[in-house]
Amino acid sequence: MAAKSQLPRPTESELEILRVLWERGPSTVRVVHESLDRETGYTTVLKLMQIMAEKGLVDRDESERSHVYRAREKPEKTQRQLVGDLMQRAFGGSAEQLILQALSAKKLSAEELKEIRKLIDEQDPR
Amino acid sequence: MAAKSQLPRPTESELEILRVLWERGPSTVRVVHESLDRETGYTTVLKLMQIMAEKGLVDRDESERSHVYRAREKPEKTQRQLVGDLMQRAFGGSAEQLILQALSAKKLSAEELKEIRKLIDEQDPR
DNA sequence: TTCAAACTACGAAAACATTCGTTGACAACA
DNA sequence: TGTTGTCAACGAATGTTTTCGTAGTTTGAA
Repeated sequence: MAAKSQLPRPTESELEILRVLWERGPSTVRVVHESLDRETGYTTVLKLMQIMAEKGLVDRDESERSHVYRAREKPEKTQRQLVGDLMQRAFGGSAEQLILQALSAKKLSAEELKEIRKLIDEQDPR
Repeated sequence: MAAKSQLPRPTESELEILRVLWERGPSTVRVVHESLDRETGYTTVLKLMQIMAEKGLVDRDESERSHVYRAREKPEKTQRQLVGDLMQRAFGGSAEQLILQALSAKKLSAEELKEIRKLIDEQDPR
C-alpha cells in the first residue's frame, strides 16, 4: 500500500477557500464565492476549486448538478503544516522563537494567556 | 515626514537570502550564493538580491567592486510580520490557535517549554 | 599588454498563481 | 417550445516569482 503522500501546501487564494469550506462545511462554488470577502469573479473561484480538486486539496461530489466540494484535511492538519513550514523557513525550526514572535505580534488578553499556559502544561505535566 | 512604510513580505527565496544575511552579516552575492543550501546559479541569486534592493528589503553598499548587501530589518521584525500574516490568513487572527498548532507541530523539550512559560509570564505577570 | 577570473546589469524564458471571457449543457418556466 | 438563469469546462491573458544566458566592466597575474 502506498504511503499517504503529503498534500501540497495551499496557496494564498486556496487557503481562503479552504477556510470557507472548514467553516461552512461541504459547499458549492456559489456558496464559497458568496462567502468570500474578496471581490472576485465566480469563474475565478470555480477555476481555483477545480485546481484544488486536481491537487487533492478538496474532494468533489459530482452527483448533483451543482458539484459539492469539501476540504480533504481538517483545519488542524493544514494549519499544522503551514506553521511547521514557516517554523522551518523563517525560524530554522525553532518553535520557541516562533511562539515568541507570535506573542509579540499580537497583544493577548489575560484569559488567552491562561489558555496557552494550559496548553503548555498539557505538553509537560510537571 | 512620511510615515515609515511597511516593507513587502519577502517571498520564499528572498527569505532564504535574508536568513543568510542575518546569520553572516552584510555579505556579497558570492558569499550568499555559497551559503545557500540550494543549488542555484550565481546570477539567479544576484538577480534576487537586486530585486530585494529595489524593494527595500536589503541595502546595498556599492563602494567596493563587489557590492555588499545587508538586511534592512532585524530578523525579529520580519519574523513578526510573517507570523502575524500567517496568524491572520490561517487562524483568523488567533494567536492562541497558532501557538497550539506550533506546539503540536514539533515536540519540545522540557527545557524549551520552560522557556516558553517564562515568555508568557513576562506578558502577564500575574 | 593580453588573458582569465570575478563581478554587475539586463532581458527573457520558465514556472507558478490568479483572473476572467466564452461556450455549451441543463433546468425551470412562461 | 422558446427564453432565461445557473452551472461546469476550458483556454487564454495577466501577474508574480524564479531561473539563467549573455554581454560588458574591472582587476590582477602572466
